[in-house]
Amino acid sequence: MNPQVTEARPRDREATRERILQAARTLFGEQGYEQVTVRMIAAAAEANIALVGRYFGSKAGLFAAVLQGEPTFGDLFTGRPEELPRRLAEYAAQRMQHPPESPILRTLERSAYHPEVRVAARERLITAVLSPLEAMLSGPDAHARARMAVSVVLGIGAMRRRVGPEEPTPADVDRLTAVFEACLAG
Amino acid sequence: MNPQVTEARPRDREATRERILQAARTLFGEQGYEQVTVRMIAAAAEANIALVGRYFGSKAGLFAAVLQGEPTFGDLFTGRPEELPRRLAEYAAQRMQHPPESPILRTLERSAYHPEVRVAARERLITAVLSPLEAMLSGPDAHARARMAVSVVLGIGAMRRRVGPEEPTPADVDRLTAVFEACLAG
DNA sequence: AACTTGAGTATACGCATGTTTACTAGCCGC
DNA sequence: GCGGCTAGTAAACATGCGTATACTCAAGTT
Repeated sequence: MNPQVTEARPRDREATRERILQAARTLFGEQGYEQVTVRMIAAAAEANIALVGRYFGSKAGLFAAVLQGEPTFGDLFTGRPEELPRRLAEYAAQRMQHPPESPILRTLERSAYHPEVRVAARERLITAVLSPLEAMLSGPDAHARARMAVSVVLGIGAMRRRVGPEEPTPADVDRLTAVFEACLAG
Repeated sequence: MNPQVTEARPRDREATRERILQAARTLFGEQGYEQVTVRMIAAAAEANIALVGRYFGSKAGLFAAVLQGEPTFGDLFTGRPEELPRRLAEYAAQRMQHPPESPILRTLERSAYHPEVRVAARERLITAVLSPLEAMLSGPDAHARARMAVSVVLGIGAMRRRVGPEEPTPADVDRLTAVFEACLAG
């Protein structure tokens, strides 16, 4: 009814850029790269489509910018190594029921088949997850052990997405703890 | 040079249908649902594009037909239950390096986000993998234990696809055996 | 107040997709 | 031998995508 509901937004390049970035972060995290269109992002950011191209060059460039802005999981890989399996188990148990809060992990959980996205996601998974974990491990085969533990985390998320969420029980957490101990055992 | 290299193929509805189905099986398995176009399938089957629609209704219908024709993994879930962790470990170890031979598993490994495909893939994963495994397990929490073991298998494949293949070592197989024992422990 | 800059806009381009339509021609029963 | 069923074909359709273009107009400076 009101012909001018939306008041005019002040012109602010940086703020608009940030709105686009934030909208992309949310949508990519919720739906994955391929499923999200530039038009969807622009609509969510209440910005014009062309601005996506203007500020980020391309959809892939926008995705890369989203990845770059994401925090790492430092807290997961700090603390005493003996507690690591339990922490990973609690984290993975959450993944049985809910997607990660972090959009980047949500996106990495999914398969992104566009070549540019693949390499960016791969790079991110290695530097932000695999390498920190590997650095925590002592003993032989640190690389293989880290890889296996992260595989389990990925697998839990894959199962949730494919079959459906499941509320983790205390027994699940115990089992997962044993699983990660088996993964990480030197 | 030769203007008529390809000799005329006899007109055979069933054979053509089967060629399309086989081409779809291979391509879907290799590249996943979204990445494969009906034109690619038709070209691989040396059939006309329109026949895909004619014989299977739609791309999703073709995919469903592929799923239906796939064999189950009966051999993986038979035999003595005590040997199950080792068998699963050997299977998962193969998955570290190579995609599954079975196109259906290759497809299920990937995320298929088209709604029709999702439900078909989910159904298949439950009836052909989760339920048979669950039926093999005695003791409490059979459902959760089966789910966790399959999650690990999925995760191994997800890691290979994301980061790259890795040749499994004997130590990896041992570790995986311990992991599946932890998953399946009643 | 006039000018310049650039943020924001509307629109269309080129392309690839799944799907459908009208048509052609080979095979089988009579 | 021929007529009708139908497998197979060629071409287009409608749509949605990422991207690019030409333009408008608000704001800061002189």
